[in-house]
Order: sequence, then C-alpha cells, then structure tokens
Amino acid sequence: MPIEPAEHLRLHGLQVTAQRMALLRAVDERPHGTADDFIEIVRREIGTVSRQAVYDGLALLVDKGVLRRIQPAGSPARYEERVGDNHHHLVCRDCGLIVDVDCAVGTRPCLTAAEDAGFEIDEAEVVYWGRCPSCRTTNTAPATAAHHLSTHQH
Amino acid sequence: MPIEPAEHLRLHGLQVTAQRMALLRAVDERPHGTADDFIEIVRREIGTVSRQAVYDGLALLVDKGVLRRIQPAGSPARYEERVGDNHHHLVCRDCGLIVDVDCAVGTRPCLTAAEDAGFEIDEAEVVYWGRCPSCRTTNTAPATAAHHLSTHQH
DNA sequence: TCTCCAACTTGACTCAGTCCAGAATCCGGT
DNA sequence: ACCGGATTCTGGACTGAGTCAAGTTGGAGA
Repeated sequence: MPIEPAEHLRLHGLQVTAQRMALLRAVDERPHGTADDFIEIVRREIGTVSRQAVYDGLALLVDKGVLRRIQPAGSPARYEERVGDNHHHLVCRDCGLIVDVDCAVGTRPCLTAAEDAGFEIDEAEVVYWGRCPSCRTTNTAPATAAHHLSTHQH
Repeated sequence: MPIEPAEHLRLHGLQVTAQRMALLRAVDERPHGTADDFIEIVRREIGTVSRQAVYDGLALLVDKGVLRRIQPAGSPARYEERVGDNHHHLVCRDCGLIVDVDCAVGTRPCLTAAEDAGFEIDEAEVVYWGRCPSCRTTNTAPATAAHHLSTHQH
C-alpha cells in the first residue's frame, strides 16, 4: 500500500469515510477482486456496507484514476491498484486466474493499429488467453472445457 | 456470404434448421451484432425464434469455429463471421461502434508476453479504445463522457 | 415412413449491476 | 463548537444478459 487510504482519498478531494478506507484496503488485499469480493471483505472488516456504497466507491476511484477496472470476457468487472503503468493481463481459460504482465513498451497506447479508420486511439488493451500452470497439470486433456470464469481466482 | 448457410452447417455436421440458417444470414447481415439483434432479425425473417435457440445456435457456431465471439468491456457479447485471420478491434468509447483492424502479424497468438508466468498462451486479444470519426466531430469536448456502450453500433 | 436423438420452445431463474428515495454523515464557514 | 447544504449511505426494487430445466417438435438415417 503506497500511501495511507485516508491520505489517498484526501489527495483526490474525496470525503474520507470508513467505507472508502476499508474499500481501498480490500482492493489492496485482493488484487483483481470483484465487487462482491470487496463487499465481503469490507463487511468482515467494518461490519456492514451496502452494495451500492461499494459500487459507488469503486466507480468513483476508477474515475479519479486511483483504481483501474478490467473486465475480461465472461467475467464480472475486476479492480486493481496498479495504475498508470499500462500493464496487461494473462487470463486462464479454465479457472479465470488473472496475473499481471508488464507491457514491453510502457507508454500508452503501447501499440498502434495498422489502420486507425479515423479513430482517435488512446489505449491498446491486451489480454493474453491461455491456461495457468496448475490447470495445465491437473487436467491436461480438457474433457469438457467448462470455460467458466468463476469467482475463484486466488 | 462465402458459402450457403445450409452448406456451411452440413460441413460441420450440424442439423440444418430454419432457425440456424436464418441466424447465419443475420450474422452476415449485421457484423458485430448482439444476441438480441439476431433474435430481432431472425424473427423478422422467419416469424419466430426462442431466445434460447439463438443463444444455443451462437454458442454452437462459435464452438465449431464458424463464428467468433467478442465482448468488449461494458458491452454484451458480439459475434462476427471473420474467423481464422486473428484480426483485432477498434472500439469507440462514446458510441460503441466496433470496426475491424487487421493484425500486423497474422498468426495466432500475434504477440508474446514479456513473462508468461508459466501460462500456456494461445491467444493475444487486442482491443484499441478511442473515439470514432463521427463522435470526434459531434462532441469534441466530452462534457459527460457517458461511456455507454449501447446497442447502436451502426 | 418410422424412429430417435438433436434441436427447439417456454418459462423460471441467476448474476452483475443500476436506480431510487429517504436517512445519515461530513466538512467549510461562522 | 455548531449549522446547513452537499455528499454519501442504506435497503429495496428493478433491468439486462444470459443460463437451466423439462417437455415438445422435427430432420435425417434405417
């Protein structure tokens, strides 16, 4: 956790509430977590939060650039603190595990499209799809490639 | 439409039904359409289909490699016929318009991650985010960047 | 043309996320 | 320290996208 949650909030001109501080701590505790994960963690920490407070808080923090929101196909939205370094993600097709990979280039957008079709491009998002080490060993021949990106993602 | 829908289905060992043929024609008629788009188009053509038939048909055709399914963050799943050439997509942040861009490399996966974390990577999916030509002109200063990837996508 | 399994239909259900309205809380100015 | 308006939180209803399950229909091989 680079700076204190309270400080973090004040720096962005946001009100400091118990829920938001707990939320920031939760995101730190579980990178790539879902909104539901954070609801659960925050409730464990401060007793109770509404789903709305968590969704609002996440959206606000994404808006302020404190958090980044990613949403691989088939998965609910996930949030992470690493922001501003334009890294990419490796997603396991079997268990949904997400890990960070540094961007080889670094600056945003790190790739330029062959033809831009007149678009003003500001970001190139890269998702690498594959199978994580543990899924590779446990089930070499994917009988029924379930393709379920469920919640469990370490 | 490269080959006849009926032929297309038989080639993959699938039963030829009115619904499936109409579905293939619908995907051809509206590239990057959503399931709801296709339900509407197919109903216009053959009178009636169940939502389930459309979802089943799409999933089956994706499975057989006839269609490709893409799902940019904040958008319902979209389907396209171009398959096997590993092209990428340009998505407008404002109106959700999706256009194809050829992959500079061509073969799959076209990128290799800096560190693969032990994953067996089979695909690198690239989404370029930006603003399409018409959104750039109509609303140069995005007052309230609605960020709604709604259905309307030309 | 018969038969059977694939495909289709209907309807209920889940999951992720949003909308709403009223209650509670925060914080800058006095 | 206190006040009041702005902001935030709460619970509950709601929406959109997609899935599940059970029963019916129809395409294609015998």
